[in-house]
Amino acid sequence: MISNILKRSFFERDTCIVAKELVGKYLVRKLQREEKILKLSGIIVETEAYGYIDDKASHAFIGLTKRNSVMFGRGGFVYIYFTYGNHYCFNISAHGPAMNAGAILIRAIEPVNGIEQMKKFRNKNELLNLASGPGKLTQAFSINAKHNGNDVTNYNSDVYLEENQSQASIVICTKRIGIRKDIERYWRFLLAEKERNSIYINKYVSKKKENQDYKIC
DNA sequence: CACCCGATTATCT
DNA sequence: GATAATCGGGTGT
Repeated sequence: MISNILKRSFFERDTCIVAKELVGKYLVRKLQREEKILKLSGIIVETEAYGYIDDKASHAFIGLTKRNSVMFGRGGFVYIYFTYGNHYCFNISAHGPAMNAGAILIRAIEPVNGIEQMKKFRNKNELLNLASGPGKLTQAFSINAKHNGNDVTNYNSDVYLEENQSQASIVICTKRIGIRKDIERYWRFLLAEKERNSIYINKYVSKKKENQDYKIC
């Protein structure tokens, strides 16, 4: 079988382009489970782009530190950080050659495979509440600090991304949420469907109210 | 569904 | 010592 894993070149482009194009792709998490490989997977339905010195909301804004170092490396590596004393957030480094740092926050996933295991990790049963938020999806997919620095373009990795063959959807953008600075950029990307003159936002995204003010991109 | 609030700790100044 | 790219539970509409 020919692998359709996303390559390094996909991630070494403008951070916003990568954030938009990650919407609709498959995230795959390989787990060792009682001498078998269990694959958890789902469709990325929400992302946010974080830049460098021009983006006050980005961890990279202050320059290179121990925590944010992955954002300054090559594209396609996992950047994990721990926040609010409770949650891990899952990002992938991405930036073009002209920009020295950048990453995409994966904010929500529509679960596809391994749903029963996700329910156990989350200790929740509602499908809509399994991975519809950045802290929720790391829990559902059992992604944590040990994955920081992993290469998502390597098929042997615990975490990687795959092309989606049936991508007959559109992507919309809104302002980023959950931040205090640089709140005006439309750098949050959501999966949607267009039907006649109406647009329907994917129901596994993380909020409701913040999704009203959107643009088609 | 909207709004409010408390929990809890790694990271950086 | 302050802050935070969040979540879940509570209350009210």
